[in-house]
Amino acid sequence: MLKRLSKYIKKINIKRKTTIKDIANVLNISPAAVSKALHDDSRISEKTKKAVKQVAKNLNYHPNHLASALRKGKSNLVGIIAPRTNSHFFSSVVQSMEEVLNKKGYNIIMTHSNESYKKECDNIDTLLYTQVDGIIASMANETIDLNYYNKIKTKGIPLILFDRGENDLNVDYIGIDDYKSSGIIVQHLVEQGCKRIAHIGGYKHTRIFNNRIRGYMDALKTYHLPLEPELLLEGSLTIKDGRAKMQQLLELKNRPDAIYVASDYAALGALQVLKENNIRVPQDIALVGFGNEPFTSMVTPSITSINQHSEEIGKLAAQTFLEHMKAPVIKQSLNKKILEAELIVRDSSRIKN
Amino acid sequence: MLKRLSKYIKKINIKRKTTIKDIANVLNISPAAVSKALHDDSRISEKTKKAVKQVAKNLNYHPNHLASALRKGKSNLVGIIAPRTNSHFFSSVVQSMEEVLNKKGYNIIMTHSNESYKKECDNIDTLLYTQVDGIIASMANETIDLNYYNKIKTKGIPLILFDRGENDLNVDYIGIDDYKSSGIIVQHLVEQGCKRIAHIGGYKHTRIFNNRIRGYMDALKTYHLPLEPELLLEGSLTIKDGRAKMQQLLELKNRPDAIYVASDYAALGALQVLKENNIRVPQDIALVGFGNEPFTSMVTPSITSINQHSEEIGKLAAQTFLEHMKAPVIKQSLNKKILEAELIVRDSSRIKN
DNA sequence: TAGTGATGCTTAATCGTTTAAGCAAAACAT
DNA sequence: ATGTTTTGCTTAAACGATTAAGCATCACTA
Repeated sequence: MLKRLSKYIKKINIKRKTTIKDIANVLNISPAAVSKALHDDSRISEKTKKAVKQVAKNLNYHPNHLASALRKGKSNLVGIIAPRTNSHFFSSVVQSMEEVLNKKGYNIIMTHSNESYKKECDNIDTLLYTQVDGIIASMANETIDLNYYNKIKTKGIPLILFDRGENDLNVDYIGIDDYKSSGIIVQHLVEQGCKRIAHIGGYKHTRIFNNRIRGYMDALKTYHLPLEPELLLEGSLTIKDGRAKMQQLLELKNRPDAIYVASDYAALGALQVLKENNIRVPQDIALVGFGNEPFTSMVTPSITSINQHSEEIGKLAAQTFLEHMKAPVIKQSLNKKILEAELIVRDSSRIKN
Repeated sequence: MLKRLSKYIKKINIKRKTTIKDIANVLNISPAAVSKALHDDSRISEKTKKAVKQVAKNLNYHPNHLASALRKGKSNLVGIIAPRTNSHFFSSVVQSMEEVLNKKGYNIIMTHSNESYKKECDNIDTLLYTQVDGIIASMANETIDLNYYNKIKTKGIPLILFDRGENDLNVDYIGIDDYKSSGIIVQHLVEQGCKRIAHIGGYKHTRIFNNRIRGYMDALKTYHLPLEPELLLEGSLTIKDGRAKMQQLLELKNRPDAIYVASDYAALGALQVLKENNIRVPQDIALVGFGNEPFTSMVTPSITSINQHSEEIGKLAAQTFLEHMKAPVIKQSLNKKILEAELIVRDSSRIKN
């Protein structure tokens, strides 16, 4: 009874999708011929190809991606791991990756770690489970243990890192020149007449933040400015952290006259505190952020920041992946592409003479 | 020659992943038994199950998702289409969907239409190609033609809309009560003493914006306020559009004393123009936005806005999808879930008495 | 006119997993 | 002791596409 019912239900529900077999039946040729015709195989006559394509259209045929992926051992999916999606930088990077990859027939599976190492590991498992052909990732701030990323490499699929990468991991990397960016910022502040430049930075164990710190310190030396420990702070660079670090700096006997913050979010927090304390920006203290998030131009005063060329980073990362797909054999030379960043000067550091 | 080389290369490269067949060989049982053991089939002895799972672990076995999806006709993937990813609302909705769906073994494929109808169609094709089990979508502003969405329905997979949905399309929908939200806003402004309330709204053909407009108009009637055509403007609700519409309102002989903007982004643009014209907010003109984007609390003055319960929307949409998966037979009753929104009062409309 | 090559298909195996159907052997009932 | 059920597996056929190998047929060459 129940069995018969379930069979009946099946019969109702199953609008069988058309397969190459259906097309083959219509034209009285083999499924193999259909498959080849659809892929423009040279061993199929033009006449047959046309007929096949016409019938395919008529029957509303759509290839079953799962079947071909299984057979070919290739899913045409690319996994992406980003720390956050709500940051303009990351969503812009991803958008430009998508454009490049879609053109080449790849689709994207997006995941975000939300800056958590555990979530990052979950994401990697998910992506490997889904049989992606490769992974493009930017690491969470707290990620130090790289075992999980090695898991990707042992699977034999390409891994490309962007922005937040580790040099220990022997993989391709795309990012901007953080060291140099710090130099540009310090130079700009010096030109505005600043003499005591503080830095609210990220944690040293993340390479990009370490590079920004090194760049800051070396630039201070270049301009013979004081490099005082109390002016160099490390933190998580959230808005909240920016507020806390700014409070800390304001409590100093000898206050800085400029602050370079390694993230726009923390810079915003710092700006809030400055305004709450009626400190004029930039006249009393100049402020520079990092990342060129859209809100930097929305707040008052608008915040000077570093443009990270997100579109370019996304494009290059996607292209690097595509190169891997072309040459499946292990390539010796690694791609480490470092772009030059650009300073966008706004009101928060434009000191009128 | 070339052939032998290619075979050689294959031999080098192929680290064959372990399959159930490998496990079967080790234990001298059939692959079918292994499959059942891994799925805790009742017809397999506990002893065998344990052995299978142990060997699976030892051989680092990971099920091939493509194969099982093909066989079962189910990919365990859910497609998501959002107009934008850089808005806090959408990324928050998606994040909460992901949480619910991951728990039930589903993975997400994210796409964004970037408010373009063409891109939206592409996304639908992509998702159908990837054999997703269902689609959860929010429509682009410019989407009017619904043929592409019908394509999803004819495929026989569930479609759930959120936030931006059309009632013509006979599908499940999750959103907030836009009509009522307008009422709450107008009431709040009246309580602050405002007498001429303008509305910078979205295009009427998008249902949610139409509802906000209707709510605005009906609320004005309720409070016996003037409903003047020059105070009701339609637009794309970008920052730029907000600026333009604000300029337009300032040129009126009889200026409004409050502005309700149907999007935080446009509200921000309006705020910029107000500040540029040295108009005090809220004393001269009060301002209310919509969406509770994080920047509303960051700018000066902070902007009063409507919280759309993004987490709840995401959760409900995901749960609705899961219900479809449980009961594959056509359900009669549609789920239309309308949540109540919440007004977050901030400085831009807090008029000191 | 036999031999060679190109052309245009077909056959059948394969990717890894699931599942309906079947079949021994053990367990239990009568 | 015989029949029935349950247990615990195996067999084999799918899912839909791809592809190596094979086989006619025809054209052309020497």
